[in-house]
Amino acid sequence: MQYSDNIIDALSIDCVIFGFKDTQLYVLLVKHGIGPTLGQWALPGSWIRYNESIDAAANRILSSQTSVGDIYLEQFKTFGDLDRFPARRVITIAYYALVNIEKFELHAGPTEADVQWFKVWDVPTMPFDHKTIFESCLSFLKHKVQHEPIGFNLLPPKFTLLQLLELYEAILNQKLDKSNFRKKFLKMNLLVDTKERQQDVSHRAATLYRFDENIYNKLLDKGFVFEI
Amino acid sequence: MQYSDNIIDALSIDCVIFGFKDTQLYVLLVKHGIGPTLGQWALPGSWIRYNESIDAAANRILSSQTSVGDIYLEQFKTFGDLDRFPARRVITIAYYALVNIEKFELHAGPTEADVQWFKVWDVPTMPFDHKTIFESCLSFLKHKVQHEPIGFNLLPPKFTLLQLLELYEAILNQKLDKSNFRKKFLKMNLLVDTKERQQDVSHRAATLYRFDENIYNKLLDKGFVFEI
DNA sequence: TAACCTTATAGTTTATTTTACCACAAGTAT
DNA sequence: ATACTTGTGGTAAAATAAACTATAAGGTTA
Repeated sequence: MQYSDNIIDALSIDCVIFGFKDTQLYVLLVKHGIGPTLGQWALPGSWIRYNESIDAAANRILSSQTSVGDIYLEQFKTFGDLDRFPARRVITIAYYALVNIEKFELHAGPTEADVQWFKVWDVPTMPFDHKTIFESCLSFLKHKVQHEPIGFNLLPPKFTLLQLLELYEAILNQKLDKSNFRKKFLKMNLLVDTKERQQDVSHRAATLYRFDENIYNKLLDKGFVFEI
Repeated sequence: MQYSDNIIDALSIDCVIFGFKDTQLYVLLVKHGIGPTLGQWALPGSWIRYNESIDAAANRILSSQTSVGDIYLEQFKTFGDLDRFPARRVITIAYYALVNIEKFELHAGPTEADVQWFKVWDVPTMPFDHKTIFESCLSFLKHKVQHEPIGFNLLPPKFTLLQLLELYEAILNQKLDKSNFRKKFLKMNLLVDTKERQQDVSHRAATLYRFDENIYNKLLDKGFVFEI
């Protein structure tokens, strides 16, 4: 075993970390600083240790790229084709994270040369099956945001309805009607009016809203189903 | 390594195999014939071999319980809590299958004492985290059948609209309006009228329909989205 | 300061879909 | 022949979604 003795050498974790800024959806990639894939951009990943759950392992990887905790992170899919990893048989469990890009301070880990955000429609070639994992994850996200209120994790805690609209447009890759989008969201009673306004904008300031997990859970109990 | 040398000993596969018959949804369980869990009912599972992909491994497990091929099988989720397996650290990849219960000839594998269908609302206690996996899978299926036309895999190739209705009622665990259900499905143009009728029923015979994968794919290309 | 941007926000109107029923058809059983 | 069961087509009302219009609320600029 070439890396460490207390890892499961047939199993790794890879993370697709999404961020959003100015109408653009981004994914975080790391540039490998050692090994045969040196210099290549890839999904952040690592081995799973014997004494940590797979969720814990995914969280550890996320923490190693940033200083912010409490991030939306969920398992996505496991990839286990025979030839996906060249050196030996390795199966990888893919996770995806949704982060507020503003609060996300990047720092490369010890084996990484660089960390950078890439627009999701313009990612570089990646080693192994990372491109497959990423694309599969992006289409998964596209589906997911329409059925569960998770998009907020990509925005600041307080956001405007236009930001939310632009987020959905970025993920779904299509234009949406502003007025109808507002109505649909407000009608759900999922968003809380913070009574605050946008600052420093050169036009009429919009109301800031926030998403409240508790309200969502109460709605769920009443049989509410989130749909966009 | 206690079982074999050419397996990955930290990784297993478990299958949740669903079947449907007479308004009831079933799950297939095996009774362990050896080892510390002897006599207990559990999800069919096995180790992954070094020279097979995880999809191939799942198919192998499925084949070992039956003689029918070409079965709907999909990866569902990976479970990797620290204490999920008592003897040592084992992470399991859960798959789920949808089968036509009529064509499914059961036979217990070499290490199994028995194989049996259980009603999903009445499953026995199971070892490890199999109950968690099963319940998580059932709610996943509930969600999935509403967004993808996969339910047909649980029915015979030719089926009536009432059978389809009852299937959905069983999975969603709720009553549906017969007339509206018919209309919704027929309007999709997803079902092909076989021009055949039910045989040997003591009432007006219903039309038999079949699901055509090719038609579905063509509809998909045109932007069709399956929704129940 | 008034005209003019830009974005926010509140309708309105029309089309479409869903829901809750109803009525009759087509068979079998008595 | 009549009753009973399930199949099948339809309608009317209600709810939703889509397309579009109008006006408000700022800041910017001539």
